[in-house]
Amino acid sequence: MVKYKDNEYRCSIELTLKLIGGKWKVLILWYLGEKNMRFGELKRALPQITQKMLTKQLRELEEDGIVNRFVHHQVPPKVEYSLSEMGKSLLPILSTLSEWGTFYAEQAESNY
Amino acid sequence: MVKYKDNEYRCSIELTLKLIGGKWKVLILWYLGEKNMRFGELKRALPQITQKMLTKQLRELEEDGIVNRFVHHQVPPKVEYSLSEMGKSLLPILSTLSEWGTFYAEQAESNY
DNA sequence: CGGTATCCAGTATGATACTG
DNA sequence: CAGTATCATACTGGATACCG
Repeated sequence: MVKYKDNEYRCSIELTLKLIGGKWKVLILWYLGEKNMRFGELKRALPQITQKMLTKQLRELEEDGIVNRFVHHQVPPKVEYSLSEMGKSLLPILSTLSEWGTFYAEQAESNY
Repeated sequence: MVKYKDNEYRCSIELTLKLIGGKWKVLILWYLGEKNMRFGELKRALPQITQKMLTKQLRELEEDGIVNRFVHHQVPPKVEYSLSEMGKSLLPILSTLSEWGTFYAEQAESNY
C-alpha cells in the first residue's frame, strides 16, 4: 500500500502508472529527455495536442516533481520545461516499456 | 508509430500502457505471476473489485494474449487463469515499475 | 461458480474562444 | 507566447439484478 497526495494505491506500480499515464505524458517526457523545450516548441512537436491538454499535463508533471518549469520574466513570455532528476530517472524505464511494446506489436502482428 | 487493433499509437510505450493500464490489471498480473488462479480465487484476492470489472479486465488481458483462460467443462464450472508467455515477459517490467514507484513515494514523502 | 445485462456517475479529453 | 475559461463528449469504472 502506497500513499501519495490523499490517494491510496494498492501497489506502487499503480502510483507509477498514475504519474505517467496521462494521454500525452510519455511523449512529453520523451521529448524533454532529449532537450529542454519551451511551451510552443512542445506544442509544435505534438501537433495533435490542444493547448489545454499540454498545459494540464505539464502542470501535473510539474506538481508531481517530474518536470521543472522555468519562467523567464520578459515580453513576450518565455517558459522553459526540463526534466527534474526524478524525471530523468524515468527515462530508462520508458525505454524498457518502449522495447516491450515494440516486441509485443511484432508478435501480435505475426499472429494474424 | 505502432498499430494494434485499429488503434494507432504514437509510440510503443502508449501501447504498453494501454495493455496494462486498466485499473486492476497490474494486480491481476501480479497474482497470476505467483500461481494460476480460478475466477473466484482472484475475486477473493481483490476484495474491492466487482464481478463485472474482474470479468472485463480478464477478458481484455485474454484478448490481448497476456493471460490464458482455461475452462474445465464440469458442474459446477471451473475457470482457470494463467499468464501466457507474453504475460510472463511483463513480470520483470512490473518489478521495475514497482521499484521506481516505491523510490518515488519515499522521495516525495521526505520532501514534506 | 462464473458469469451477463442495464443503468449511471465521475473523470479524462477535446473544441473553441478569449487574454496579460 | 503561453496561457484560461467554458462547454461538450467519450471513456472508465461501479451498483445492482439476473442467468446457465
